[in-house]
Amino acid sequence: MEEYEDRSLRGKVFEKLREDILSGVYKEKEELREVSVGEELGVSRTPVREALRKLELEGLVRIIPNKGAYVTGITQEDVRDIYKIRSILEGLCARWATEHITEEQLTELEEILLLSEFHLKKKDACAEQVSVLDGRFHKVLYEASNSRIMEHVLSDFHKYVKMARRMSVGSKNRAEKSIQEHKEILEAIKKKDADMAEQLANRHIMNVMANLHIEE
Amino acid sequence: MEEYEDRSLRGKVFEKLREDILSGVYKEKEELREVSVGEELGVSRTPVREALRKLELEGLVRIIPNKGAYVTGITQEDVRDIYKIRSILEGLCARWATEHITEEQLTELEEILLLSEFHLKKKDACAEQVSVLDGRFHKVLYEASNSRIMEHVLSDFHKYVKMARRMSVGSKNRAEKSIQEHKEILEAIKKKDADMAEQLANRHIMNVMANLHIEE
DNA sequence: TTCCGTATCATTGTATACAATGATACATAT
DNA sequence: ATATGTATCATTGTATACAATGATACGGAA
Repeated sequence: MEEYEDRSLRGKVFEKLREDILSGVYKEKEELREVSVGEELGVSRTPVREALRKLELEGLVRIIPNKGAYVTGITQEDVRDIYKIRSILEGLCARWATEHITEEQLTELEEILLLSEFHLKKKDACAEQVSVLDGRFHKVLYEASNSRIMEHVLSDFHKYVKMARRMSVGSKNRAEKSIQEHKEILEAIKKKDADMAEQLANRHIMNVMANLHIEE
Repeated sequence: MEEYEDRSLRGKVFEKLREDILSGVYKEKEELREVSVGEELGVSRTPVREALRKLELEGLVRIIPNKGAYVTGITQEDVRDIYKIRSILEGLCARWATEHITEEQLTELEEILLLSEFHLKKKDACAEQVSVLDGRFHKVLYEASNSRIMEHVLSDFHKYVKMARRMSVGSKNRAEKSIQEHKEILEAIKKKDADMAEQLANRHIMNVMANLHIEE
């Protein structure tokens, strides 16, 4: 059963490598040789190369042509900046969403909130579920913005942020407040109050950041 | 001399493909087969694959696993959204730059402005030169923000924007105003007036967009 | 000893070979 | 006629072979 476990990475080298870099398996400045990484993951150079090239585009790896690939990593300052930028963009996104959201999307958001509260109230391990629902809430907002670009940029940021969150404490207290904030954003959108929606979404992300205990 | 011209694309497949997509050589929804594209550019599948994977990350190509790569292209709406988002981020960037800029960078900006005015006043073809200097001005601002993330995001947007600009008229009139706006931004930064710098940079990008004759 | 040139090697860049997957067309059964 | 199963093929996914490049170590000359 474990016999072909190493094969499970086929097609997922990129994701695996990114996770390893963000979680610190590979240290800053470390050189990533195509062969050794390939052996590590049980694949040949080709998939590794593709992954490294993509990671370069994401800024996690620096590639010097004909020389090598080096881990860039992501610093505390990076995370802070990502949140600052993201808070502004989530605000703009909420504004656009207010202007373009469909009935279906409104219903979806309400469903997500309903489920969130349900899982929050449950005694047993809800952290994962709540986190997934949080992601879905934001994803629907991105789509509702009706902007391929906005969706793309924010989704990118979200990926980093998910990693950063793993390290942080997903305090139940914060989760409750977060859902409350989501509800308020949705209310503003339903009232077609774009200014309010923008401001609430903006502050929401700043609050999330504050909870990570990152210096302003 | 032209004998090895086809070889000139080695190592630049990614850039070439992006340019071809953005300039319309490959039409929306068109399937990009690795072999045919490779033959077109005189390279094998491997570099083409890498390029396609990277273009997917940039959102210019949609890859369906085990099926194919399809041109996504960039619409008028995308360009409009990019400018809107960029204007906000350039504003924030100018704010951060006000707080972190070094003496060397200030000097560099002044030099760029000096050169810009010089080339603008010259009779003969200055469009290219002025455009390059415009790019350098913004690049220095990105660096001055002291944020790897900000630099990364704005540089990405800038790439798209450069393409969009090619299609637009680089009117001499606009170039003059643009340089004037740059000067005002620099003045605000020198006075350490972050609010003013942010507002000016924000409006500057909106003005650039307006000049492209794109609907709000 | 120090500097420089050269040979060797490790690593990346590219091409090609092979495997896996999905699409298509055709034959057959109902 | 339609639906379904199967064979074939085109295309992608992966591995490997070969080419080009840069780093290193060694040896000889000043």
